[in-house]
Formats: sequence, structure tokens, C-alpha cells
Amino acid sequence: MIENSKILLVDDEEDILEFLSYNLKKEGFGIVTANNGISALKKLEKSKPDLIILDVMMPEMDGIEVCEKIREQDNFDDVLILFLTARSEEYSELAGFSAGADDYITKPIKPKLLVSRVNAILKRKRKKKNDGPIEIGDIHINKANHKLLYSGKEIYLARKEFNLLYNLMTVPGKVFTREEIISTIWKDAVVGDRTIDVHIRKIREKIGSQHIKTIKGIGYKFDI
Amino acid sequence: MIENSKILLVDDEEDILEFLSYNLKKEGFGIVTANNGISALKKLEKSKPDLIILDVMMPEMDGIEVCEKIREQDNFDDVLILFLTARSEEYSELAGFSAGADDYITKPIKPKLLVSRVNAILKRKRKKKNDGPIEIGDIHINKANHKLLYSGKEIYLARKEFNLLYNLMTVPGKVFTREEIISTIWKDAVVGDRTIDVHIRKIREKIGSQHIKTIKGIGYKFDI
DNA sequence: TAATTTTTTAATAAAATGTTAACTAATTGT
DNA sequence: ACAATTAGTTAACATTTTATTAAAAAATTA
Repeated sequence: MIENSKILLVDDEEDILEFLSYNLKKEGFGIVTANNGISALKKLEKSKPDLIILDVMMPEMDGIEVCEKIREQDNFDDVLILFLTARSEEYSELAGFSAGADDYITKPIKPKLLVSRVNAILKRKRKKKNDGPIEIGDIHINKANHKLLYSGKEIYLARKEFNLLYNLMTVPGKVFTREEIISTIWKDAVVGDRTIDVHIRKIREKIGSQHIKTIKGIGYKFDI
Repeated sequence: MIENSKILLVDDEEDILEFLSYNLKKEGFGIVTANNGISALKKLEKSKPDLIILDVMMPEMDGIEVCEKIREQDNFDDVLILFLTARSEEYSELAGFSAGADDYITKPIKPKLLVSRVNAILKRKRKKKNDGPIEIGDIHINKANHKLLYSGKEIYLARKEFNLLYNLMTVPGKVFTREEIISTIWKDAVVGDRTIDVHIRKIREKIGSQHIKTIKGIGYKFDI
């Protein structure tokens, strides 16, 4: 999944483009390159990258400007942007973030760091999709920092329990089939049906059973 | 951390208020709204926002005027102010900054850009504040002079230990994921997961383990 | 450069979480 | 009411994640 991500590299120095290209291709990313801002903006449409790695220092149009131009477009306001900056250019961190960057790496670039950063940022994006805090009645759940408040009191849920409850709470009242639950919580594992029951039981143990209703033969739902 | 920030939205158009509200709430911000300058100034006291998003064009009292009025007050001279301006009103950038604005966004507003701008501006503020000493219970930590007092006694922490503890203490109660920790403490190196554990252990060795809690599968937090 | 300190890693132990199996209870259809 | 199906419970077991060491590597200091 991460392997299939497409990355657009933008730098005026051919050496750096090659260096980045080499290291990221090795990891299985699809790579498109551009050696200036104009060209990058043009290639954006066709290549539809998941992530753009932008050198801040470029002649004519610098990275910040390119970034702003990208963010102005409707269809690319959620593409990830990662800046390359020289270590000295402290300012570019701030300027970059306010232009809408998601992260940055300082030169000289270490291959290992580059790859781990790219993986992290792509993973973060994938995860962020459904991360907003949810408030229902006396239950507040916040996935971003793994916190559950039950009538004001913080309650600890283990990871699977937390994910399961969060999942149910994303659409209160909706009945989630066991299949649905398994496919979202156990992405790539096979578990028996009793496993869900046990987790449900543990959640009920902690927040009571008035909210989580069993729909026999179908699944479970979270009710207000 | 950013999640807990409170934002006051001021615009005369209900649609825009709702649009902003929706997009920022989704990110976890606390939202208060006002549909004119007078009302905004009134709500200021009670809501104590971290950031005010002000439409420049409003009947009766325009954004610039509201901004000036806010800056005149002693207790709100450090609240952040972000202007919304129509793309054409170039002038407002200048007028706005001279009235004491911190940033501005042009309409039409792109949700992603809005959010990243808001995050950037809040992060900047936090950074400014960031070097201030933090006192939590019997622990005083001061980044400026790299000093830690634990119930009055000075304790020495090595740099990584210090940064890690300081980082956790910036937002007590927030769970920092291992990823977050790595990306803030190890900006330019790749380290294994056990490394964090070892540093945590050393910190606990020095200040006890009552404050630093493990959230298994997620990360660590500093609790009072 | 040597000595010292800090940081990281690797190996292993410990703890917490997750899963299963066996059994019981509840519900549904006939 | 009775069999059949589905869910709930419990405790044992497996797996995953973190804690703890000690020692190697890197950085800092003398």
C-alpha cells in the first residue's frame, strides 16, 4: 500500500533528483520528477502524486511559491507536501508550514531518514482520514490521542477495544455487521466471531452496556 | 495540543461561519462564533480564544477596527488574529498587519489550506511560548537553561532525556504516539523503538514513574 | 587523543493485550 | 416447547508490546 504511493520530486539540481529518485524507487515508490516549479505544476495534473517533495531553494519560483500555488488549486489541496531545506534556512520551516507544507527535511539528506520520513508522512495521511474527536452524550472519544472520557472521567481502553468503540461511534445508530467490524478492525488477520464478543464485553465492562446494543444475527451498534 | 486550541470566528455571513466552524471542529478545535464586531468583543472575555479569525468586510465595524480594539485591551494583546479577505482587497493585507494581524487568508477559502494555516499559526505561537518554564506539581522544567527541579532539588538529565520529558510536559495528559515523539526528538536520525523505552526508563529512574504513563500500543503521556 | 558521558542497540524478561475454546445463556423459528 | 442458532462468559493460552540490562557506538570534554 505504501509501496504504491506516487511521489513527485521537484528540484533544480539534477544530482539531487537522481539521489532522491534512486533511494525512493528502491523502496517501491512511483517517481515523477520536475526540475522547476512551472514544470512541477504542469506534471501535477497527469501524475496525481500522493506526495510532493519540494526543494525550497530554486531559481525563478521557489518551493514556498510552488506550494502556495498547489494549495490554491481545488483538486490538490490535500496532496502532501514535504520541503527540502538547507539546515541554515530556519525561516523556511515557518514559511513552509504557513504555506501549507506537511513536513520538511533538512539537507544534507540521509537516505534512511528520507525514507522513514516519507513512510511516516504517508502513513499519517492514510490514518488521518477518520481521526476527528467524537462527542456523543456523555462519551467523548478522541482517536488522535487515544482518549476516552466517560461523563468527564478518563477511561482506559486497550487498543483493539478503543478502535472497536471508535468505529461504532463514527456512525451512531448504524448497525455494523460482524463482517464490517472485522474488516475494519482486523485488516489483515483472521479471527473468530467470539473474539468480537469478548472485546465488546470488555468495552461494556468499562462504559456500561446502555450504549452498545446487540442486533442478533447482524452485529452491533452504538446508540445514544 | 493543537487540538485543544479555542478559536473565535467572526463573520457577518452565516454560511461562512458554518463552513469555518464545520471544518475546524472536525480538526478538534473549540469553536465560538460571533456575527459582528460588537458581539465578538463581548465574547472575547468569556471564551478566551487562542486565535480569532476575522472577516475584514463586515457592516458597521470592519475587521480592521475590531482588530485594533482587541489590541488596545491589555489582556488580549497576545491573542492571534487571522484575517479573511477577498482576493481583490490587496490593501487589507497591509492595513491588517499594521492593525496587528498575524496572518491572513484570502477567499474563497480552501478547507485544507485553512486548516494548515491555522495549525501553522498556532504552532508558531506555541513555539514562541515554548521556551518558557513549565511547572507541574512538584516538577519544574525550564528549557531556556536546561534545568529540572524535582520537589525543589535539581536533577540532571542528559539532553535527549531532557527534551523528551520537556516535550511530554508541554501538553500534560496528552498521549504522544511513538511516531510523534520520534518526529520531534529525532528530527534527523532514524532510531529503533527500544531507544525511546530506554530514555523513558532513565527519566523514570530520576523522577520516579508516577508521572510518565505508558499507553501500550500507542505511546506515552505525562500525567499530573 | 584519551577519558568520560551520552546515545543507541541487542538480547532477554516481563507485562499487557488479544485470541481461542469450551461452556452457558439467550433468542428465534417451527 | 423444543431444537437450532447466536451471543455472552470465563479462563487458559498465544502474541504483541514494553521494560530492563549490559554492552557497543557515537558524541563530547578534558
